[in-house]
Amino acid sequence: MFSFSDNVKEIVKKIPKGKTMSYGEVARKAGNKNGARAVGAIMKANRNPQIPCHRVIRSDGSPGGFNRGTKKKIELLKSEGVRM
DNA sequence: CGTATGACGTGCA
DNA sequence: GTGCACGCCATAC
Repeated sequence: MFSFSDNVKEIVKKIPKGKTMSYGEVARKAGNKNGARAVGAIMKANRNPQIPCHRVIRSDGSPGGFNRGTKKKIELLKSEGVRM
């Protein structure tokens, strides 16, 4: 029995390196296509280093937010080859 | 249990 | 292209 939050965590953990997923995409795969906000809420509530939440960005390509600093998130993505 | 808030998404001006 | 407003879901108080 996987809750939406657990599902989202699994999805984000499955994101390959050098790739990014929008909150809406993750929410849709988790079961709630309209749960983009919920995904963000779960991410900030869940501080798991196993979860590359920095690979999750907004659908517009904006970085969104990050517990360690949004700027750091951009740096990580750029370091992985994810640029816009 | 009900209200308020937030790491979103889409639409319109 | 930028900015504002409305709607959705989950969590916190």
